Amino acid sequence: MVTDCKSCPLRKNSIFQEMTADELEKTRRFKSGELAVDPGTPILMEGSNAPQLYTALRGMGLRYKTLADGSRQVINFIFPGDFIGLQASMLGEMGHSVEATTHMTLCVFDRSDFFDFFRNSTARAFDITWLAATEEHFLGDTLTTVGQRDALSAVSWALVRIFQRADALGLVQNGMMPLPFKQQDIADALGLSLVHTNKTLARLRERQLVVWADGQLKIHDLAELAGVADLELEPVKVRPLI
Amino acid sequence: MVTDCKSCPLRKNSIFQEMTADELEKTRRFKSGELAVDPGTPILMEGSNAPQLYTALRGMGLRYKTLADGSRQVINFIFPGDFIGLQASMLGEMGHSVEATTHMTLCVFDRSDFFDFFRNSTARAFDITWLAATEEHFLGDTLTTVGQRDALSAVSWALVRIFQRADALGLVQNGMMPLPFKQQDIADALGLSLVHTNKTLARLRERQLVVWADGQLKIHDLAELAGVADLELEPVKVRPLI
DNA sequence: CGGCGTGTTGAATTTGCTCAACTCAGGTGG
DNA sequence: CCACCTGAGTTGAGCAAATTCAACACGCCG
Repeated sequence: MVTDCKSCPLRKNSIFQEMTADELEKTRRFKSGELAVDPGTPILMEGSNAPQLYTALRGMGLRYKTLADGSRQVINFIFPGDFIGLQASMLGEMGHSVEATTHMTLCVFDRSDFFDFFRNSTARAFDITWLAATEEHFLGDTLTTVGQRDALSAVSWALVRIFQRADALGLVQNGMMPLPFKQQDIADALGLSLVHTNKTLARLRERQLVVWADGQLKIHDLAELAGVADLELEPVKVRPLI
Repeated sequence: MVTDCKSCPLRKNSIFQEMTADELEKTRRFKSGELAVDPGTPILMEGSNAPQLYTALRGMGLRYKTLADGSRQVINFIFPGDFIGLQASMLGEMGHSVEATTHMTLCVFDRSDFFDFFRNSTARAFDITWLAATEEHFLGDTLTTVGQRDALSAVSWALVRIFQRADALGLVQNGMMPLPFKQQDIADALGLSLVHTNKTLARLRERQLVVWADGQLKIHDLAELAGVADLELEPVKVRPLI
C-alpha cells in the first residue's frame, strides 16, 4: 500500500515544482517506506539525532520547542508536502520536536542515504537548500509577528498564512478549510495565552472576519483580514517536493 | 588591499571548518571583491533581489525586518564569518534587510556565479545548506525566547548568545567583549520596548550579573546568567566559512 | 452518570508600554 | 569659549494589553 513517487498525489498539485524523470527516479530510490501515525504521535524529538527524514504526504502536524519550565513554542504547522528532519540530517540534532495533529502518512527516507541523494543531483541539493532558505524566511516573518504585532494582528496573520497554505494545496472549499489544531496551538505559536487568544478570536468573529468552529476555518474577507494583520497578500510560489 | 582567501584571517580561527585546497581555490575564485562600509550603511534591502552575496570579514551588523507601521524586528546580529544574502540567491528576494552597525569589510560574491559554485563542489553546497539549517535552528530558538520568555530571561538569553558567539571568535578579553549595538537594537530583537529593556538591563546590573556600558559587555557569571535565561550552555560547534 | 478535553467568559492582577522629563557626552557654530 | 543641539541612556508615573485565576458550558466517551 506504499505510494509510488510516480503516482504521488501531491506531485500533481501545481504548487509543486515539476521534476525530471531522472529526479523522480532518484527520489523514488531515496524513499525507503511509509509511516502512518495517529493523532498525537511524536515523530521527532528536539535534540534527537534521528536516523530518518520524512515528507508529510497526508495529514497535519506541528513543530514545537519546549522550555524547562514547561512552556511550549509552536514553531510552525506542518502541511502535506513539508519536509521534516532536515536539521537532524545536517546538524546532527533537531532544534524542535515534531508531532502529528491528525492522522498522518509520511514518506520515510534514511539518513544514511541522505548525503548520496544530496550529492547525486545538484537540482535536488538545490531544492533542499531552497526549502531550508524558505523556512528561514518564514521564521523571520513569524518572529516579526510574535515580536511586533499585537494580539489581533498576530492572530489575523496566523490565520491568513494558514489559509493561504491550505488554499495552495486545494484544501479550501466554499471558503472553508479543515483546521484540526486547538486554540492552544495557535496561542503557543504566537506567544499568547490561551484565554487571550480565545478572546481575540471572538473579536474577529464579532467583526465578521473569521469563523473557526468545529475544526473548520472560514475566512469571509481574506484581504480585509490581511489588512488587520498588516500583511500584504502575495501569490503562492511553486516549491520543490522531496 | 583585498584579502586573499588563502590568507583569510578568519579561517585561522578554529571554530571555522578546515577546507581542502580545492575548496579553498573554488571559494577564492568565487570571491569577486571586497566592500568596506561605514556604520549605518544598508547592505541589503528586504524584498530586494540583490545581485551579490557577502561574507562578513570584519565588523558587526544587523538583520532586521520592518513593518508598515514602522516597527522593526531585529532578526539576528551579524558577526564576522556570517554569510549574507543567501535568501536572495535561493528565493529571489531577501526576507529581511541587512545593515552595518560598525565599520565593516565584506567579501563580495556574484550571484551569477552562485549556482556554479554550488554545483561544482558538493562539499560547499552542503556547507551552504548547513548554514541555512543552522540559521533556521537559531531562529527557532529566538522565536521561543520572544514568544515564551519574560523580559529578564529574554535579555539574559540574548546576552549569553551574543557573548558565546563573540567568545568563539576570540573577541572576549578579560571577560569583556565589544558590543557596538544600542539598547534599542536588543529591544527590537526581543520584541520589548526600549524603556523596559533599559530597566531590565538595570536589574541584571543590580544583580551583579552583567555590566554593559561604553560599548563593552562584561558578564560576571555566564553560567548564572544562562540560568536566569533558562538556557543550557553548549559547546560551540565548528562551522563552515564561505 | 460522571469525568475529561475544549472552548468561553468575567474579574483581578501584572507585565510591559507610553509619555515625559532629565542627564551626560560629543559635536557644531556663533 | 560658551551656547546650543543631538543621540543615547536613565528614571518615574500612569496606562493598557495580556496574563492568571476561576467558573461554567458543551460534547464525547468510558
